[in-house]
Order: sequence, then C-alpha cells, then structure tokens
Amino acid sequence: MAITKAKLFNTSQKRTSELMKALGHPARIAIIELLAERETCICGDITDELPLAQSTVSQHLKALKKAGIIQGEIDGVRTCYCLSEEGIEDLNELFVPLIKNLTTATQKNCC
Amino acid sequence: MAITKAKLFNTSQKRTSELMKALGHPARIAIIELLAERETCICGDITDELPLAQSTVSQHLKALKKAGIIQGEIDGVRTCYCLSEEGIEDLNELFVPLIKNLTTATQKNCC
DNA sequence: ATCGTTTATCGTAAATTTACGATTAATATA
DNA sequence: TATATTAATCGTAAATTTACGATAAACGAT
Repeated sequence: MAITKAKLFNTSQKRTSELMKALGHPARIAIIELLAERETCICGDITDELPLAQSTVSQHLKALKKAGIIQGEIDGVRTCYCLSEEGIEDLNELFVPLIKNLTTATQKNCC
Repeated sequence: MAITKAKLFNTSQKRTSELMKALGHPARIAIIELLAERETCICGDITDELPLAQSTVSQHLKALKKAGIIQGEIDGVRTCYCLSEEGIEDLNELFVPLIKNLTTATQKNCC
C-alpha cells in the first residue's frame, strides 16, 4: 500500500468501512455480543470468555474503542467497558440504510 | 498470527466477521453502492469510477465475491457484476438483528 | 511498605492486506 | 489473420493485523 488514495472516497464510505473493519474479526464480534448481553459495564472478565491471551484481547478492545464502538472507563485497578452510543448510532445511520438499499436493489437484480 | 484459534468462535460470529471484513474498505463500500445504484449488472466499468488501478479493483471484487456479497459472470471479453442474494440475505439475518440488539442494549447501558 | 491483581503497552514474529505495473488469456473487431 | 480490448493473475513492496509473552503502571489489600 505505497500510496493511499483514501481521500478520494467520501466521508460516509470511509466511516462505514471503518466500522465494518472494526467488526471484521470474530473476537470483536464476540466482545460486542458480550457487552450487549450483559447490558451493563463489564470490568475485565472479557478475557476469561475469549480463547485469546490477555494482551490480545486488550488489543481488540483498543480497536473497537478507536472505531467508537465501545468505551472504557478506568475504575481503580480495573477498566469498565460498555457499548458506545456514538458507534451504535453510526451503525444505525450508515449501515442499516445501506443494507436496506442493497436488499431492494438485489430484488430488482437481473441475475 | 502464529496460531489461529478461530475454531473457538461460533459459526455466526465467524460468518458475521467475514462479511464485515469484506466491507472493511472504502473501495469495497463504493463498489457495492455502485452495484445497488445501477440495479443491474455492471460490466467492467467499475474501474472507471474508482481512484484505483484496474488490478487493485479486480482484487477488491475478488474479496467481495469470496465473501458471497457479489457475483460475477463472464460475458464475452467482459465480466458482469451484481449483488449476490446470498450475501445480502446473510447481512439481513446476521447483522440487522445484531445492530438491533446493540441498540437496545446501549439504551439500557449504565454509562 | 510490600505484595498481589488488573490491564495497557512493548517487542517481536508471522500472516495478511493493499497497492501497483506487467503479463496473460480470451474474445471482439478491423 | 492481425490487432485492440477487457479483466484476471503474477510478482513484488510496503503497511497493517494478529498473536504471544514479558514488562510496566496503577491501585487495593495486607
């Protein structure tokens, strides 16, 4: 990737792909499912639920945080994680209409 | 990635992340938007619409095809591309409920 | 003050992704 | 038949991702 021409894609294309990329790993899907299931902040025990080393889980959490899908708040020695409104809103505003669009388009497809 | 423990994630987590990964690049979002917009097969001129070399676009098309999001049919010298029902169905069955789940969970969040 | 717990970060290795130009294969067209 | 067109593939380079263990930083408990 010598040259990045990313500037030539529009804002919503870039944001959408950023969100999708953040969700492009089974561990990160598992993490957000966990956070949704508990419906509350989870302090740390995410690592116990995943078949990955602590440092790797921490890296995945960082990726989700960077994309704005989750947020983490330090609480003593531990860190409490929960879903971030911002990212979920973006998923609803960007991705839900896109899927709907794709669905109707597919039905009118010639193949 | 010396060791892949992917077998320890469940099928829907793996399929969901596979779809997300395929959509994790602005060029590939642009491609599916193009295919949806035209509502018909597009023979080749996708390259003209993107700020990328022909070989790179071909690579992105291959990635979308591998994930089952688009399909391509050879038609003479050209190849006709369109959205694939299979992939769009999977997006509806796997991702739409997930977003809904995340949304209600976020509303009940403590942070 | 010391010790244990928790989690982020560092260093590192291997795999994958992204991008390009060049080439190839297949089909139209002149 | 020769030539142009289209699109996939090859070869390659650079960046990024994924994973791990080791370490460090911060806090709580003893």
